[in-house]
Amino acid sequence: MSKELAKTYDPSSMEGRLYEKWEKNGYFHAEVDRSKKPFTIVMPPPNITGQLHMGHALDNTMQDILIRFKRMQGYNALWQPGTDHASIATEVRVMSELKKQGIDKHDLGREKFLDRVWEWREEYGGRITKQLRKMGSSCDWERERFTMDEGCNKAVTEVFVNLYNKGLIYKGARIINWCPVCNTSISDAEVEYVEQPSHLWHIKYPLVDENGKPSTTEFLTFATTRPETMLGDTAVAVHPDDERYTKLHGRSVWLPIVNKAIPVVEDTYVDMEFGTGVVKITPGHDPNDFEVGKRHDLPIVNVMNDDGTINENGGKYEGMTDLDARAAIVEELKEEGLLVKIEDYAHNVGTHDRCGATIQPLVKQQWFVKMDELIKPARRAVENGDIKLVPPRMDRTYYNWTDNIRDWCISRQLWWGHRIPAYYCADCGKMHVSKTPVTKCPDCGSTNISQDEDTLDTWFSSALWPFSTLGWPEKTEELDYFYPTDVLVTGYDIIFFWVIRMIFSGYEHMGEKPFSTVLFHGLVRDGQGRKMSKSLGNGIDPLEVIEKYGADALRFTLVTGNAPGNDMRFTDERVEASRNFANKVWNASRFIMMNMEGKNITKPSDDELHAEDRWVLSKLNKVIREVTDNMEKFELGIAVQKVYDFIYDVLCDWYIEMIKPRLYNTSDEKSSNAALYTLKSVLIDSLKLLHPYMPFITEEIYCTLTETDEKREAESIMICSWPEYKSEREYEQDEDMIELIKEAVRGIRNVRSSMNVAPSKKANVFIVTEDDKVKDAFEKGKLFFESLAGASSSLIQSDKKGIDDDAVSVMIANATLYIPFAELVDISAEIERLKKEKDRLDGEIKRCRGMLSNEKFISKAPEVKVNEEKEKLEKYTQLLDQVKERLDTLESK
RNA sequence: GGGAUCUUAGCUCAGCUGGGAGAGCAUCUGCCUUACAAGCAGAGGGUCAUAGGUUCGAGCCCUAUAGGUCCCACCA
Repeated sequence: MSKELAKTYDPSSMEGRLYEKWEKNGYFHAEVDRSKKPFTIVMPPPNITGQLHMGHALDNTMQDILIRFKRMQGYNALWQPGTDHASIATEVRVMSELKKQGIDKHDLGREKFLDRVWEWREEYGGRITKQLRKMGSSCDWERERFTMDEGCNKAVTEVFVNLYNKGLIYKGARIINWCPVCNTSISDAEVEYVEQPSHLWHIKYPLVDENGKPSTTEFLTFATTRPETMLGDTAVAVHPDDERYTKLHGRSVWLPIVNKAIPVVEDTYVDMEFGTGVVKITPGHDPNDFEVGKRHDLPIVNVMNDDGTINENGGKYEGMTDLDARAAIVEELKEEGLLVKIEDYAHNVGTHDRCGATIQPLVKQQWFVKMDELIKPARRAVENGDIKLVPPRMDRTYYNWTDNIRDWCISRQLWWGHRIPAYYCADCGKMHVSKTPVTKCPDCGSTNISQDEDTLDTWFSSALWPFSTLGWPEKTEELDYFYPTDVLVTGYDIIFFWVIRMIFSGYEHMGEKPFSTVLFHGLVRDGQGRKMSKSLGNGIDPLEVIEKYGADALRFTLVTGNAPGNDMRFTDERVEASRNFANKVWNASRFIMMNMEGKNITKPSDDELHAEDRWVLSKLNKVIREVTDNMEKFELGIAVQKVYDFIYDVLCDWYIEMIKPRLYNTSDEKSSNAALYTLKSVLIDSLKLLHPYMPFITEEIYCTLTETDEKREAESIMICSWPEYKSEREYEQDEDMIELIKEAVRGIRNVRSSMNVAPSKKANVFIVTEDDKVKDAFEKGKLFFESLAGASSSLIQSDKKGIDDDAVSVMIANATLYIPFAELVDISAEIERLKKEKDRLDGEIKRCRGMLSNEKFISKAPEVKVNEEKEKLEKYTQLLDQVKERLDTLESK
């Protein structure tokens, strides 16, 4: 007796309930257990400011699929979740909340502002994790972490101090990317270059004559995209080999407006081919110029305030925004006759990836991580395969970054984040970097100590995520057991921010890689292939999709028909198709349960199984092997496609239809028992294969289906064991037999359809063959053959005796089937049909003969392939004979 | 400038180490057949971007070309 399933598949009625059950029963939780092999995934921590979007949905679906798969395979599967404090994003968010109340963060002061942020985090920080639950994510919430919890803070301090003591973290005045809107420095990775239409201003500076005055006749012309930075010019550069300017070596030019002399320097950085071969040098506001300045020991003049306006070094332009100053300066130069021309020019402007503001390069005291040594083991790890990137082409992108890496600017002028553990003594001026707060100067004993105001880049703490979440720097059992983790799933857009930084951090602090495989996925785009974005308003809300179609349908859609690392388009139609598949599974399950109603299904003996039972078991067996194999290779899309095909085509379209006559024939209980038993076990294995992809529906069906079983594997499918391939379940003969009958059924359906025979109209079918195996097949498959072919009867005979010449014929290997339709008249149509078939066979035979007469093919191709062709030739020749014979008969009439 | 990637059915995309081109959606035909019309049965539709090459054999490997997408660097 089985409980019934609801008549229609309704995901919303089960998903919440099942998730609660899983979580309550602790299925997601993993404890250290040395008797089992661990399998670990750390979740990329979503920002606490975040709302679930399709990127999260895809990311988490893939992780959940892997975790559920491995868990069922018997691994001790830990999916470590958590959230990221997201320094800038959160600070900006809370600031704008405060602004609505008319409060500025500086009025509150650091302490009180941070209190507000923590309050905000208490209220909204858990939103994203609630949303992840709706996806069915089976992560270990008991172990949920936060990048600013006590343990992570400790890890951050530990790392900072260790790196500092090793000389790998230093403080210095360097040119950095400054965001005038967020009022903080940012790292190179956070700068996004956007092409904007702009101008190239050609300007000339007078040379300085022998009296130290600007010449009225000699000028040096150059071009610039940012004329306003001339206020900070401290030199003009030419290429040392540029003969046009050799005579200028050692001379100076007069910087207009500022009115001072600046030197002409020679530097190979200058491209002789570009423009006039002259570059103005602004070490304070251009990274390249900064380098030139260092080489020539040029002074650095900072002309900009933190908010992007011109400062006191800009003289009368002080207080203007950079763009206003630009216009005014151009105007002034024009009046002085120093503006040569203005050209249109497309310029790549560096912008802050978070707020879109134009980045101002400027020189400031900041903290940096020295990268050149740290990056080496990280590069090597991918080179030698210690860490595998999937798909492998990501290697190139990875190397591109490791090979061009610059020191990482880690300090931020923000309040929300890990405060830099550096302390300054106001009395002796010494700096102390310490794991514990410094209240008294170790050098002079002064208590006049203040901590560095800056906080760390958000990615500094996420770089430690794979081990900080497992308890590092403590030597925990968890760390020992679960680290290194197995797979990291993330988008390729985050390689530089996160993946590389985790890798070098793992090697540096753990002495070991953080994970073995990085599985990359692409972007989820809209139906037109556009990036989903807030500004375009084309984002599709995963929660709405779940609401409408269910989480299973969403998950299925996200991983179907997609290869690792490729972008995908997301459309409603695709989710609908997924939902329809879920419905199919649902109804197939309903079918079984309806037929099990009131019956006690027992395990049949081997000889009670029919050919079709062995056929489906054999098919399933192969699918199990292939799907497992694909999943182990992270080919999730291919794997799920195979599960889909098996359930839809093999199980629903064929097997269930094949056994219907057995189920409806109440007189043969053994037969129906064997069919039902087979069906049930095949369904359960199918559900298991599908479970990582569609956890909810498979759980609901599994539980209902097995609820009244005396012995049931588990009370939840998610803790059942993964199906295993068994070599003794290969039934080649039965497969051949069933495939032959399927061919016959398809042939008959085809003929009936093309002849417009009403489905309700049954006909007798004669199977004419001299082959004992074929006879055997049709005898054994008689019941379902008749049912599927719409036959009222089927007679097997060795010759055409008693068969009407008007009968329609279908040729299969070693047999011809005849269907005498009483009112069939159109013999010419039948002749046409057979002629077409003859042509097709002629073509096939020609192809086979061509290959087989090619000596090189015979000698070089593998024997298997040659034999295959021989068999095909034999088969087609035989079919052709059958067709020819039939045509002769018809045409002679 | 460097690199990656894509170009396969009307649309969106699969196609795993080279061995007779697939799915979903859409279209056409016929079906409410006692699991499912969110369904069933059948059909049509592709010179796998182009041109060469390697190979017995190429959608798959190599070279070039065209077009699209993306990343990195950045030219003042």
